[in-house]
Amino acid sequence: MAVWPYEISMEAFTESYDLQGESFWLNVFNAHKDKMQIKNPNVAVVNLKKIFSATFKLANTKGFQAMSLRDLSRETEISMGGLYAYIGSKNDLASVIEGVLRTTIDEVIGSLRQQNLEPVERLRAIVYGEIYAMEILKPWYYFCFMELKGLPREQQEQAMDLELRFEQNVIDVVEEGIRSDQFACSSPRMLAALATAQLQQWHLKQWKFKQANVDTQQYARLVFESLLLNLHYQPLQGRAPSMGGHRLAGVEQNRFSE
Amino acid sequence: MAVWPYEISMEAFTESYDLQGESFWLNVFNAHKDKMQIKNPNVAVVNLKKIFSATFKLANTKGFQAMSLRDLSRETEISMGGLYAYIGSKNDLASVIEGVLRTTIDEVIGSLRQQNLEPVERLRAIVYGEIYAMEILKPWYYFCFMELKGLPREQQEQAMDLELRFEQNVIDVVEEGIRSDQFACSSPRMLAALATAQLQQWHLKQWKFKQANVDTQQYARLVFESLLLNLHYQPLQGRAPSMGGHRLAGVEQNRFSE
DNA sequence: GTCTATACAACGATAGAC
DNA sequence: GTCTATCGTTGTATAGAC
Repeated sequence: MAVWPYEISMEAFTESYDLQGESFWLNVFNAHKDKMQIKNPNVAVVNLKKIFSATFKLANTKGFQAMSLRDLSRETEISMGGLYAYIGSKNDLASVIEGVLRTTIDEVIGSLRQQNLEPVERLRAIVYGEIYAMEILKPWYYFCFMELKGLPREQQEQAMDLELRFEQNVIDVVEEGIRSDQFACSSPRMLAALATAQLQQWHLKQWKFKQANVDTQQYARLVFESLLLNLHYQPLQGRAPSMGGHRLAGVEQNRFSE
Repeated sequence: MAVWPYEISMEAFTESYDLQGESFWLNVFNAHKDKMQIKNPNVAVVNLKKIFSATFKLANTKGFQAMSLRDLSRETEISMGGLYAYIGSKNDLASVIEGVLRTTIDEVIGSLRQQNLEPVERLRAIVYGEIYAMEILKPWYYFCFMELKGLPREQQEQAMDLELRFEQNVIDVVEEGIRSDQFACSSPRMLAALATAQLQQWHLKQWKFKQANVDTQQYARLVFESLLLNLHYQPLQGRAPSMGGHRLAGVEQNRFSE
């Protein structure tokens, strides 16, 4: 398996971004401590983890509206009264989840923008980065996708805005590649939308990829190489070619276990 | 605008399949008349239309679980008691919607299988057919996608099964094209999954395509031509080339209004 | 076939003891 | 900081008049 910059491993990504460690949960705590009565971070984080993961378990199988706080109380082993020391209300809980995820993604996306890479490699970083973030925060992504329409209008708009900003990142890279004659594409905007559809599939259709035995990195590569095809990518002369640069090479490298 | 078989219009599709006329609603009536107390089809169909479209309006904005039957009663202008002459229960209503859509899609998919066309044209018929069906039944598709996890496990499995059967159609065409040297693809299965992701986007992200001013046929063409690129499609010698057969031609023909 | 009136279970949320 | 007990509301569903 090739390594960065020709292939990006999940490990390389995990080292760069903390999306699951203690500092991540301290962020969650700080993000909405004004809505909680608990002041001790050490106590709070333990129960926040319980509450969030139980919410994902219940809401992502039966739906957030169908999940009652009594369900949540049972699953977390925290009493009804106890729960209300950590959440302002049931709707608040959903809002907080969306807010935390959006802030987190926003940071990842923003940092990917600043990387000073060739178009092809920046595109790769965007695609792989988004898939790896999705893999780590899968229940968060799925929850926000499915429950977005139950949230306040303002949050719905912010979420759509974030999605468009992600796509703008893709568009910018594509247009840079067009200027340097590596890419050709008549509608970068629609290509970005089509790619987003494929990326989101990673959390939307987990059953399908599990059944097909496709892992995270394989999926990222699939989407990325399909993107290069749509961009009619031709590597510049006089450089080491990237993987997937040649159409036939892309075909050969892309075999799965079926 | 080119016509069949080089391009398929929405009108051509609508003439072949009745997915919205009176006979469609009679099918809906027959499909679950055992759950209704109303025996007169003429009376029933009028109110069924009201109930279903109100359900889509409410459930597709706030969610099915968040929609109360009092909401539904207000929106349809049918009393609570009256509603129960048409539905067995609230959950029943969701189940019926899923069942009707699944049966309908199943018929469309089945009939597309039997068309005796060249691989490229059968692939085109599948892609355009699915998008056009989606356009007509958009609220149904969206409802079923978003509310599936609230339905009985058996229905969830049938829905996943239908999706895999659709993809199998794509896989079969692709493999036929590979045998006749028109296509090249290392994993037809994953390609079909990636294409499905893009197709479903048509009902999942309506706001995005409205914003980008992309219409139904344009979107179908986008997905189709991206598919041909991924298949490294080369038309056989000695025939009239299909649209999208040449890479550069595909690029040129694919401009949008932005 | 459609309505009004009502049953009663379950919900989110809070008060107050510990 | 966590619990139990309970409030008021809203939900689905039905009975019975018309």
